[in-house]
Amino acid sequence: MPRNTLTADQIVRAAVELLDQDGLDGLNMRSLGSRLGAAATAIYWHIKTKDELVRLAADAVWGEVRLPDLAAVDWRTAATAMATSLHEVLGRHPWLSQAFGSHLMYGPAMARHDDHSLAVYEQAGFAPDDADRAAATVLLYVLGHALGPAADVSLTRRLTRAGDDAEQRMAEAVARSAEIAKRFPRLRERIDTAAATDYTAAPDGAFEFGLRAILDGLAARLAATEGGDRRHMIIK
Amino acid sequence: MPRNTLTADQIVRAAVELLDQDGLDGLNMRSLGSRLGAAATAIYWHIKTKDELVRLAADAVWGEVRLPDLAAVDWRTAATAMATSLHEVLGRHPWLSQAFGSHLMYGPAMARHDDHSLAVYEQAGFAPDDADRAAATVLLYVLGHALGPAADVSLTRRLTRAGDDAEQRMAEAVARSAEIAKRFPRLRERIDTAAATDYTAAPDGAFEFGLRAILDGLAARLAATEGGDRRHMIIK
DNA sequence: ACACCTCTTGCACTTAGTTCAAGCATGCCG
DNA sequence: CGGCATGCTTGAACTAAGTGCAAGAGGTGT
Repeated sequence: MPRNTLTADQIVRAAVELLDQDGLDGLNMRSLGSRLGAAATAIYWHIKTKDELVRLAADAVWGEVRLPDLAAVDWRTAATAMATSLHEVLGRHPWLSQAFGSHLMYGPAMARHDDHSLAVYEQAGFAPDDADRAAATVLLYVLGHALGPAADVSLTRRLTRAGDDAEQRMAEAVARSAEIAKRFPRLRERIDTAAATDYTAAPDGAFEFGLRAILDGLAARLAATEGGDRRHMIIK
Repeated sequence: MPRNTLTADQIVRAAVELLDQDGLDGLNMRSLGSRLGAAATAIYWHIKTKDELVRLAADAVWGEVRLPDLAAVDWRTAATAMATSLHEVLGRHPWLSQAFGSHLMYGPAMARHDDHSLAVYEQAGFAPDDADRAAATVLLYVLGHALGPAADVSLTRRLTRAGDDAEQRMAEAVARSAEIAKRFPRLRERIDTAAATDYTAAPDGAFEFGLRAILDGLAARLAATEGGDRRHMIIK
């Protein structure tokens, strides 16, 4: 093998960096190539298409999600840990939620995550069918929560590039935010909160609120099923 | 004004049809033009960019969501109705969840939806801050739920087009599904369920399960707040 | 040294968003 | 009624980006 050869791993890592910077639609083979010090088309020796690259990058990033030791903690702690970890990962890689909506990747890391998640809710006492649904509910909520920040990255990039004078474009981006803020104060505030949060540091209040509510609801359903058929009974 | 002139409305309607067929990345100005019996570039007289077109189309579709009469029903019924209606709309227009993750549209219809949604949770008795979070929780869950079907449309289109022989491509798409099914049975099943469901007809079990759980959780939080500080207390 | 395998490269083709200058239609003004 | 301004349409053309291809280059085993 020649000395300085690309590897699929290297390519995927570089792709993740580009995706983090510019969002899903900011990734392109030519700039990826130049970041690797290679021609764009060299990539195609290692990876069939851009779609596959995105799937590989997505799975690499799924692998960053921490999987709690199910023997050591109760199901609710485990569920919270998984959801929170995924939320953090999505904060670092907002494009992942976009990719889920256009590439549906099923790499090994995601499969492992899925298995683990299912195990959590089975351990909690859900019937297999309901465990699956419970897992999906939490997963899809967390993914949905990341859509806002993802859009922010994408939009900012589209507004920023193109014009030679990046400054003017940036000014436009700011203006856009301002105008939106005036017309839809609440909505804008919500998205700003999500976008501006440093996910690795302070927790996101809105995210936690929703997650707790969902887990409360699942717990209630569980209790109802175990205790007979008292659905929807919740302490006044 | 000349007789046979395009209107922005007409363009947006045609765009929605194309988006429904081919997903967010299936929309292109040339085919949109030919569907309108006009040159692709004629569109630019009425609409500044493709991004704006997507935002207009998205808002047009938000407008299809039914807003219940808040005076007539209790908050939970209203919340369920709104979420279910949005879910149906997303079933008809799966690209909307993708667009939310890359275009963040704030049209009047969405603003109206947002206001209405907030009113529901305020009426329920949430403090303004929590009402906002509750609304966001439900909204983002519903959006997340639509990501799977959206990806299905996008992927199928990318696999289908390109080759002149659409049949062979279609065969590949089927093969892809088969392989996925073998490797990740549960996940595949989940997505198939979501994708294959006729949203206008039978309700989607997984979706309802999650929605009920979330509303249960919100109700519990509400009860706890009203009744003092008995958080997380749920009937055994 | 030679052949061979493994990558890498530049060129070129294609799709798609968008710009521009020119054209055509309609209605208004003189 | 003729001409002109205005409003919309068009086709050509530029650019970005995904990707196929044939030629080349570096390293290895014979």
